[in-house]
Amino acid sequence: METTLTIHHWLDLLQAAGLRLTAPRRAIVELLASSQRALGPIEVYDLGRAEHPGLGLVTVYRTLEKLEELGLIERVHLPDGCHRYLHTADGHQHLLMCTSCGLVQTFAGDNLDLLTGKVADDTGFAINEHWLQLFGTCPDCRKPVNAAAEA
Amino acid sequence: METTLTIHHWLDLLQAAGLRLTAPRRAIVELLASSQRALGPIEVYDLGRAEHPGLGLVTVYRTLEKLEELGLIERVHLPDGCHRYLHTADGHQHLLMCTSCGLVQTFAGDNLDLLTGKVADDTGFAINEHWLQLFGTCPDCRKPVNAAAEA
DNA sequence: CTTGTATTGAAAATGGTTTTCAATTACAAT
DNA sequence: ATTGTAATTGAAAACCATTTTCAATACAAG
Repeated sequence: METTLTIHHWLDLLQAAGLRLTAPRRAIVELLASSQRALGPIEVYDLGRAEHPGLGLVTVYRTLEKLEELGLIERVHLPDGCHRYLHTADGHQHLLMCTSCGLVQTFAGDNLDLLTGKVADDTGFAINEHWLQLFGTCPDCRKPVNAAAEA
Repeated sequence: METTLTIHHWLDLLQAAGLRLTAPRRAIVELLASSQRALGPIEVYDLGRAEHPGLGLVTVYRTLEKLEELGLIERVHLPDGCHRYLHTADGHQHLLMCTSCGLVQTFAGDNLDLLTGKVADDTGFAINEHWLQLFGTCPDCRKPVNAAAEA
């Protein structure tokens, strides 16, 4: 399990950035560094309170902001307009996310640099970001639906 | 200019759906059917008031909802979490959007059906939506920046 | 023209996010 | 270990986008 390593690494980076190591931050870092799901602020808040009962939602927002600035987590967008946070993958990855539970898998897709370059040439746009994301329902979240359909 | 045709088409569809043709709706339809930019609710509101001064923001939201239900416009998401509305393209198109002014261009990219099918097989996800979007700054919006850089 | 219902806009409510602020806490310097 | 100080915290208030409520209005059928 490399999760513990990741957590320590994140805590080190927080300290290196001049931030203090506090109980609320530890709780939030533990959650996000180890989760395979993209979590929304409220989820982080609820889950975090299990670890650190006094945790405030305001602190969640502030910590998410810091972690995002440090590049440790990134915002992922959902079709309904909500967004959640996910520990940043190594390099740029394309995402497949379960719209029900937030489970995320990365996949190797086409390299978009060629396409991006061509589109930039064709249009005169300065392109600085791209999304290739798939959305669906993960196997676990499909089960209840299947079970209900069988009833 | 096929814009006028589009507007009439949209108004016909609204009527066919049992909705009444009102001045506020006309104003909003005229805007969205003819704009090459993705517009946010406030933009629709401001621009719409030029046409129909009494227009209320509530009506904008309600009309956007109706037009989206009818499939005439679609929501496009931006990196910062905002979203705007754009008249739906024929078939599924990949988008290139200017994050500054909302100008949208579609481009022919890879057909994602193959990739989607493969990822679905590999992961067991039921995939029901995908995004391939590029973001950047359009030529017009780049000009002021260039000019400022030269000064 | 009259009538019934969809639609409208203002105001209030809502939900997510940010700001304010006094109290607390981490951590460096003693 | 103790202290000083600035960062951090959580509660409450503020904020902004969006939704709901509701009485007044306007479309469209008869």
